[in-house]
Amino acid sequence: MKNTRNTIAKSAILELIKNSEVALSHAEIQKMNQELCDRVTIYRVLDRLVAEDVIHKIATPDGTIKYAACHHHDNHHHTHNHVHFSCEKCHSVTCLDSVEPSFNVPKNYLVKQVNFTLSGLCPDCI
Amino acid sequence: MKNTRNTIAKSAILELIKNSEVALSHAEIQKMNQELCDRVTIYRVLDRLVAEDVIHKIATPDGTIKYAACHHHDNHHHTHNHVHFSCEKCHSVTCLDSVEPSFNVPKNYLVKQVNFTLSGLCPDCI
DNA sequence: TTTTTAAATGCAACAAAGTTGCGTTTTATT
DNA sequence: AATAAAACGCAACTTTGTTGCATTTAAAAA
Repeated sequence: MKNTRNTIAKSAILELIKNSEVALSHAEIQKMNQELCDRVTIYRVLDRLVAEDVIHKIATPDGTIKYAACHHHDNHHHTHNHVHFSCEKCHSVTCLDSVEPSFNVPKNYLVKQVNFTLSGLCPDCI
Repeated sequence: MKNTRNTIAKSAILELIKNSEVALSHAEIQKMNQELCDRVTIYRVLDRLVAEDVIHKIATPDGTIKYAACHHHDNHHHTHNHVHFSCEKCHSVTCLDSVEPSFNVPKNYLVKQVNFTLSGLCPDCI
């Protein structure tokens, strides 16, 4: 992991993501913090936070990339292989840490990551 | 379902998708058939084919939208709730129709679709 | 504390991806 | 063959993401 500094923009963006119940897209972060920093800086900060393993990327079923804080469980060991829920009405994306899918790994494939997204209506939109 | 016509572009694009082992993106379809039709027409044809339930959309972990032909199993009943594999090396996306994941649906959420993508190395890249 | 230097930023300029409006062409029904 | 709506091409536009470079800033070294 390369050296990466703490800056105002980085701290502010991380706080937004940590304080959010749902995963946030670049566009949403930009709207939430108009004056903070340049559009390009948001892209770069997000890339850094992902590289540092502080947040993780989620692709919604419509291809939008959203970011959520990583929850480090047990002893320094955590995984991004948890389930996400994408609401088709309000477009919110939530991490469902409790849900653990099981499946049979197909032969000849080397599975490194799983990306499991349920979609439908979230509790607020039901 | 609204009335939708058969055109040269629609047939050609559907053939490309049907004949492909892997799911195709708009950009890939465009490259494969330079002279056939306009960029915009490809977007519109893909939307139509999805609406007709002839192909389905898949969002890869990096947010790229790909399209694959629908396999109608049993009696006219089919689901898109199958597993996809996304190769991180060659970026191919394959439908793994045989893999059936199981999971416990969280309370308060209405699940309408599941989108399960495994990623890693495909048989060709292993 | 001051100096230093590489990381981080802002800005401008691109590139890529997707959308919309509109006049023209084409499908398929009458 | 006539017709009406669907589909098309093209141009223009918006959105999204990237790159280069000069300037600023964080944090380590002097």
